Amino acid sequence: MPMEKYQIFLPVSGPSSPSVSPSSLNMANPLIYFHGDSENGVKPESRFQQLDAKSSVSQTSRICNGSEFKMKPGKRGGDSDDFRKHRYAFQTRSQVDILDDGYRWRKYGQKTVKSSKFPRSYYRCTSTGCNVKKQVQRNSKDEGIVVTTYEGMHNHPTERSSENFEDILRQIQTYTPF
DNA sequence: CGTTTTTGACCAGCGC
DNA sequence: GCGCTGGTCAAAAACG
Repeated sequence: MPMEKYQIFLPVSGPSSPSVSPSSLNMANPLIYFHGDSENGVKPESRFQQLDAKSSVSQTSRICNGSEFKMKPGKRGGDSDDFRKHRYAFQTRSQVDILDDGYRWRKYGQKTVKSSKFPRSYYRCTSTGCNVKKQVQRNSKDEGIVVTTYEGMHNHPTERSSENFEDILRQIQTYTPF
């Protein structure tokens, strides 16, 4: 709970991912847009390999070029966002699973996935009308690595100042080879 | 007492 | 069609 230091380990690399579906990875380099505050709009975009385990794309959406997502209309929960979503992922080396990125998240699920011996946690942004989700899962091969996958775009400003996340973004852009 | 977490159930997509 | 896997719901517990 005290402020931790996060060290960006790597952008998520596709080929080294354990299970990737070759059919959905036809696009080589999807564009992932980073966003900081809602005021300044998007950060300079960074290109990452999509975190694209076949399991993660199976549900309601299919990856198209430019990280465009298609949503399924009839869902039981009723909150159906049929706007295109953005998804990006990065890995951090941290001892805690929960990174303070300036937003408030409500945990709504946890599942054990087959690819990893550590469970995967599902979070949703608590702000009303903002349906940004994220998944947090720990790498089974290296316990110190936490894989965080964001999905969606915030349409509201951060509640707290997030110096940590700014640092994270800076480091990501520094380490990005593109 | 309001908010968040926990946890099993439920549901949908995919492969067989 | 059936079973497996992963994502979400929701009720109760836990938390501050």
